[in-house]
Amino acid sequence: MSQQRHGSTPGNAPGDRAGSVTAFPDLPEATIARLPEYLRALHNLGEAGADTVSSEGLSAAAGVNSAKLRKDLSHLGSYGTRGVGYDVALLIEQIEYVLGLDQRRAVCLVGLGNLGHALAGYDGFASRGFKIVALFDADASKVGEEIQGLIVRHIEDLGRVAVEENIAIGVIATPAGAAQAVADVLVDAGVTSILNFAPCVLSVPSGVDVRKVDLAIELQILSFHEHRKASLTALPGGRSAAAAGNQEAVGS
Amino acid sequence: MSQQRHGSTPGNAPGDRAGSVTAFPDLPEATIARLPEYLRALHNLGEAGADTVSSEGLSAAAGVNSAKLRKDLSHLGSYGTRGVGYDVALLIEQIEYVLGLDQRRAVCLVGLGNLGHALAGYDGFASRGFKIVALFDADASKVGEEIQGLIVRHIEDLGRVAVEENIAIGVIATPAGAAQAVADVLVDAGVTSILNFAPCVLSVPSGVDVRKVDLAIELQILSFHEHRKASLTALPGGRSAAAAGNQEAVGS
DNA sequence: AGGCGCTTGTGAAGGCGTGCACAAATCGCG
DNA sequence: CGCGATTTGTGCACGCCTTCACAAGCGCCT
Repeated sequence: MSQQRHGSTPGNAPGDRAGSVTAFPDLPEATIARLPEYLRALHNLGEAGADTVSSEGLSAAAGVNSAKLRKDLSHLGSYGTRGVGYDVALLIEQIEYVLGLDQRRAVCLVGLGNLGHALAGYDGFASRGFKIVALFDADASKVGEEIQGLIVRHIEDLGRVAVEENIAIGVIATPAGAAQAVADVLVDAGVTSILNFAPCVLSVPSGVDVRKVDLAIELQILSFHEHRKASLTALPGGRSAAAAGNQEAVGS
Repeated sequence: MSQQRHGSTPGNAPGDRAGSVTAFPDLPEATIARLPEYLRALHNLGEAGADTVSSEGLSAAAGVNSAKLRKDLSHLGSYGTRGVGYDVALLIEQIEYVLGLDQRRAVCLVGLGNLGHALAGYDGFASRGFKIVALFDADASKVGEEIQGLIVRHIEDLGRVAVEENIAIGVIATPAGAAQAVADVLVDAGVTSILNFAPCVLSVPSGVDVRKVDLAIELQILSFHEHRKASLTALPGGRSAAAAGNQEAVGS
């Protein structure tokens, strides 16, 4: 459902000299989307004192099928030991490397309405390796406000600051009407990844990744299932494991 | 638990679904996930004054392939006119019916930290047919606070209120440690759909739908693409991308 | 009335992802 | 030192989803 594709076409950029590091084996997108979940589960296990974990144990903690987990991990390489399981610390290190979490990436946040405020203070970002380094808003009454130790700047400084701070990821939490303009500025400033909370489609050049999170859409999907369940009134579910497995992160 | 009568609203929409309250022809999950996006695009088009729209136009507005859009809509029935396109108002009505948005569903929100505050005030919910009717938190210092016209109640009232208000959807915005307990209470109170913002896996009985939104995971996925893109370009510094990129070589 | 252009709806093909089932590999123990 | 218990890694089959390509249908214009 990713609206914008990045330039991952086989026909690669011409002029790749120097042997062109073939970076990663093409990890399936579905696998990539699950790696963060495995990582979280591994951290929990590690803090609980586990040195190793079996695919069965880890998959249960991450809420997925164990075969799927093994296949996912096999794409990263062989970091398990047959008969024993996976070394928790090693696997954490590997996944963090693949996800690029060993390099702290600067994140900026644009739009400090209700949602923006919450994102600015969201513990989950900092605790998992992301640091918001700048806040922007178009509303003059918000500029200058201090949130979580950062001063809100005017959006017209966005381009300059993004370049200065070498910001790689931009988070858009503005109203839909402003989102495309913000995205354009971000792209001009060299930002190549955008997390968009505004309910609209963003148009960006190839090579820029956009992920969209629309909270209302999530509710609407649940609403559908409510509707469906209500119209079935008296039928047993019959998808217990499937229901649990349905807990998927947004995007897909 | 007296379920809300599903009686289709008067002014029934065309099509012969009126006869029996048929469950829907199994809509593919992927289609369901896109319907809200189509709906949003249709509303925009309608406000812009369009009466009809072609699959090409609508798919562009929704950011998807036009063939995919046509197939998705064909699953709902034939509501387009060849040579002309789709009637905007009719299609809006159809999709809202399928998603069950014609019935206002009561939503409760548990956990009023940063994120919970933002969700309580999020315009996107109300504007798209969802009404938050109750707020809960375990922190006594938050109980009694008024947010967006609602008083925060103590979580121990959750079960009772959820039944009283006939709440169908629960939103969990608590820390991970509390999420499972909250989910259990919600399920006991008859809630059959949960939107979980806590970074953890929820275990629920079959028949209950859980959707998970993890904001940090979205960033991690973007981080991966950043990492990949960075390793495809000229490498600054001596990062040993080659060794790390080749899994088999890393072993031992 | 008839033809022409436009658009929908869909059959078919291909790709991707999932899950089963099992061989290969490792450890612990007698 | 060999054997059994355990667990990984993966070949394979199946089903879902996407995409192409095109026939069928509709309105408009002459």
